[in-house]
Amino acid sequence: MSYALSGARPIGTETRARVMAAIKELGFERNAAARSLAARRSHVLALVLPTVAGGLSGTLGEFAQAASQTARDAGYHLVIWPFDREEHAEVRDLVRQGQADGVLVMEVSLHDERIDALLASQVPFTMIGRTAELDGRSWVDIDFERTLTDAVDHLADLGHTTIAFVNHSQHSLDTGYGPTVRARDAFHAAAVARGIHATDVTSDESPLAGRLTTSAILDERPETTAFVTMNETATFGVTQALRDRRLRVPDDVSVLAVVTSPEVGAMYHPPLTTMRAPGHELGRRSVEELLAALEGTAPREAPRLVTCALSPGASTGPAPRR
Amino acid sequence: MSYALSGARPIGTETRARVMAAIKELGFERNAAARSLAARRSHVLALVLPTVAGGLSGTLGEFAQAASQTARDAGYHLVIWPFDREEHAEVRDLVRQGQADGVLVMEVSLHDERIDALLASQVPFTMIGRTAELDGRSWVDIDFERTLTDAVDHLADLGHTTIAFVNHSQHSLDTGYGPTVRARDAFHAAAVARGIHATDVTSDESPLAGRLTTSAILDERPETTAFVTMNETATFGVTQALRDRRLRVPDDVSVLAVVTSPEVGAMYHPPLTTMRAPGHELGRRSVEELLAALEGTAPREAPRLVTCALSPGASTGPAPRR
DNA sequence: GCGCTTCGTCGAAGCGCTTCGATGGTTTAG
DNA sequence: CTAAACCATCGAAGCGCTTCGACGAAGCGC
Repeated sequence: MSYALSGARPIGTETRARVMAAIKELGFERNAAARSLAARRSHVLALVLPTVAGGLSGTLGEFAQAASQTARDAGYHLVIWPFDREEHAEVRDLVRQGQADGVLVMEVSLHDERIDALLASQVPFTMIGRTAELDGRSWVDIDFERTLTDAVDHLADLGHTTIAFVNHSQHSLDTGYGPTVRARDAFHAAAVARGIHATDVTSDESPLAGRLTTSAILDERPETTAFVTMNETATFGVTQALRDRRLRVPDDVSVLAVVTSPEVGAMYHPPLTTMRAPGHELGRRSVEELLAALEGTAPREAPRLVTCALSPGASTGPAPRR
Repeated sequence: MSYALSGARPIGTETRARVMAAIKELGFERNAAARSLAARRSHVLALVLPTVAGGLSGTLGEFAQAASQTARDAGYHLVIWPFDREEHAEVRDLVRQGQADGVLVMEVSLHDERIDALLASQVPFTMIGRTAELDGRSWVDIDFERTLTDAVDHLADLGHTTIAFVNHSQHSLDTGYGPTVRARDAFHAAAVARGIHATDVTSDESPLAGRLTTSAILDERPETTAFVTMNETATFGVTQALRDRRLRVPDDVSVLAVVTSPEVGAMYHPPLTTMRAPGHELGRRSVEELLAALEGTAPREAPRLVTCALSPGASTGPAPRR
């Protein structure tokens, strides 16, 4: 019977039809536990992410959607399994106990204990993001270098010469959160390449922090005419600070929000120009990577770095003449 | 051995200690599939929600967090299982195949096919929200009646006499989405009770829709001095429309966002006064309900309706003197 | 026509647990 | 002092599948 469904061995066409008919008639359902036990495979992929509590951005939704679909097409279930960052052991045990066959790990930092635990136990996993060390690790990530370069180019092309970058929190920088570190470095490299006066600051993930930070930048460098932000929550504060000072967007100051979703950009007035986080692509690719590792098939060579595309809004424009 | 872990039968203290030691030494892990097969119980609760794609609000994060913790304390895993709304059969089969023991269903509408499918298959479930019919169904929900009453009272106490309510989309109303229907009715009842001039409108979930809607209200009823909103995304448009008309918040117009999170309120300037969605409480209660159904224990009498508490911001104030 | 491979089917052996009945040692009540 | 009651442990029977080996029935070339 098993063969009729899986096709692992040749089966007579008529026999298969009879099996199918019987299944339908009796309302038969294959028992997942028995299946997993006998086949040593749960057909479950766990998407673990620390503390869903922060709220899942639109990007995560897109990601999950695409990942789920990709998994389903391959005969797997994708489930989102909430874990705190400290629960390395629990994440690892998911697979060791056979609850899941492999793990997608989000919010990876450059040195991530969860990854160490997974490696030590030989648990199949794929990182969304990258640790500093990459040997023997499967991953996909946003191309921050490219994204920040494109962002700076976009603004430089518009004539801006002094650009500020509002990054994630100082804490994320200190703890080696990949995106924060990579974006900062890429921003500076791009600024140098274009001869831009660059300022970069970190900001906590709150509108208030973004407002204060922005205000401080404007005090210190009043010649700043463009902001690149990579901090959805703080961006709300950035625009508030500009409004406080009667600076018009985009006439006086341009704002470009990177690694975010246009939906968030639409919450502003005028709608923000953004560089959209490629949630969909990332979700699909990450599952492909993981499945390749699971099924031992050679990971078909596909780019692991995905870029953010510019999504035009109305918040960037030519630098004002002074 | 099983008994040593589960305590289902008396076990010598010393024997248990020996078992534990051996387990630790050998790095033994109970196999989930075998466990499920033998015990006919997966110890998994599935939180199904349609199209995560919309992005998971902070409230959902809170909910998941609390639900996950409650489940864990009872020896269950809570997993988030993304499904489209149309996939009733798949949701049902999760339990029939033994992938999960029970289901938490979010975003329930008054007539929900998913619920019909679950009922027909005798699958244990708890609804977050309510169908029109409630017989033999386990549920928890936000107390929209109470919340809207409190909202209207809050504004009436401040002297407002003309209040507009910005609800979810017309589509959600037409398809019988419980919150939309209940909130509208409750708003009107509360307005009548306080002798308030009430307007209610629906708005698509977009800032632009919110802006246009608000603009229309102000054209039609310029004497409106307060807005109650229950549409996180559209609320962004509401404040934009007020700003367009040089109306100050809260001096000229008050805004009260209900069933939302203070974090979202903080994205505005001034920070919005909100009535916070009780995600945490809802998550805990819903798992309790489901477990009671699963384990056949009498559902300890606890309120199924949870209220939204007022979280003071700076967007509501006394009605302006005219 | 005979041995050869190929195809389709059947039967049976586990997968690693939980659970139940049986066993024997120990305590308590009559 | 004996019968009943209790406690702790052992052994074995599945749970419902997958997978493998074996077997008969065809198909092939010489």
